[in-house]
Amino acid sequence: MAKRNSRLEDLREACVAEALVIIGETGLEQLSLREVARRLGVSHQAPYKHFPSRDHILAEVVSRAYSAFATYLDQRPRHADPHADLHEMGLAYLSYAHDHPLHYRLMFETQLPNPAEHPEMMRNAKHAFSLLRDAIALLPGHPGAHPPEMHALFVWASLHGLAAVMRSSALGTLGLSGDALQQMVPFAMAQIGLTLEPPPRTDR
Amino acid sequence: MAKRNSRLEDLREACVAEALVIIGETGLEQLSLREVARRLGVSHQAPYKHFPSRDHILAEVVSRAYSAFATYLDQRPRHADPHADLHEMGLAYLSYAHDHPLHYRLMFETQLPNPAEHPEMMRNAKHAFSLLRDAIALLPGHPGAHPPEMHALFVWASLHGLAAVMRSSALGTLGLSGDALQQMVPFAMAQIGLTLEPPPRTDR
DNA sequence: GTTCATAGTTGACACCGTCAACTACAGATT
DNA sequence: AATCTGTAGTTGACGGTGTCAACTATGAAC
Repeated sequence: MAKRNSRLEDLREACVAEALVIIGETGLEQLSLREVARRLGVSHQAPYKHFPSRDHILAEVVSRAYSAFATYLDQRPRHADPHADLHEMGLAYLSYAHDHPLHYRLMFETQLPNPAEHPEMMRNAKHAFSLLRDAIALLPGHPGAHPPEMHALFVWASLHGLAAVMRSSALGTLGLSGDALQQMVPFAMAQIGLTLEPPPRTDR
Repeated sequence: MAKRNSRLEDLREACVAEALVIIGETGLEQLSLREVARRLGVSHQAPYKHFPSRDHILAEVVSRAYSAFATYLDQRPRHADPHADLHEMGLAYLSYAHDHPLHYRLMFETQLPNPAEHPEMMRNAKHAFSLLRDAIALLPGHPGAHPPEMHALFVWASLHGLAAVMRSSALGTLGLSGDALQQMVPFAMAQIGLTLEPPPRTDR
């Protein structure tokens, strides 16, 4: 196979790594294959020997972002109680979006013309989602009413929407106070929790 | 002022309209000022007499998308009951995202380097959000617990996340059934409704 | 030793956004 | 009326981009 190269251990790996650095430094919009090649001291066509097109290099970066996200979710503190565990996962989701805005943008704000053409990336995205679905599937109560996928999709969508709104300039744009921002995460978690369990005893 | 032009009533308007057409035909990524100019039979620099940069033309398009969205929300069927009214608004939000994916992408998936530099666009975005906030402010019950902005932001985020997830290829990607898709909207509306009211009496 | 696939290079092409200098023309000033 | 002036539009250039095509070097297989 001889994947090894003399100067660069593996140009393919180096390209992916450098692309991530560029995105982190100057933003997703500024990423260009020529800049990647330039930084690696290699000709502007060299990356094309490893990726058929620009989109494929981007898809590789996004794919790894999903993978890292799934790993993060998987390594969160575990709780025996399914509800507490799910709550922990929700917090992990939001804190990841907050602490790794670069990865978050890569996953959810990257416009790829044709995601279906990048199956590896989709596999990783699916895996991240499955962590949430499986956690929800462990919840007791109303088991037959709706499939856990549906609950999971709603929670996913709510978390995603919340993270997106908070990440954007929406808060400033919409004229919300700073207090609202700080209170938003626990508030939203409580609201989402409401939708997962009929409050056990209060009987309302 | 003499804003009138002989051949084109107003090149500025024509540019905005043509930009929207291009985005609709070939996607947001394919929009270029040179293509706009080309289609209008005008030199590639003509648009720059009306917009300082490409971002400003895009911001104008996005601004009008927000405006159209707010108009749509404002013209939805009204209900006397605040809860029913809010439910109607949620449906209007989702149906708009479904029926006008172009506008939706413009509003929530367009990456503008510096939104703060486009105050008119932000005003329109703020107005659209205020419709939701005001509808929520009319809700009876737990008035002092949290400000209506917080409820509104959560609902907004959930709707937005749901629309984004459904709009994307996520459903196919995540291996969800078609049934789940059809049931998702009423299900999500019910879940969101849960967070806004202790279930009233089921009678309605 | 020859063959051959592959990684990398060089060069070109058509796009893009934008800067600068130019032309054409409508109004206002004198 | 003649001149000035500001503005819309044009032309041309520059550096940037993705990508196609043709070339070179190298190392393994026969």
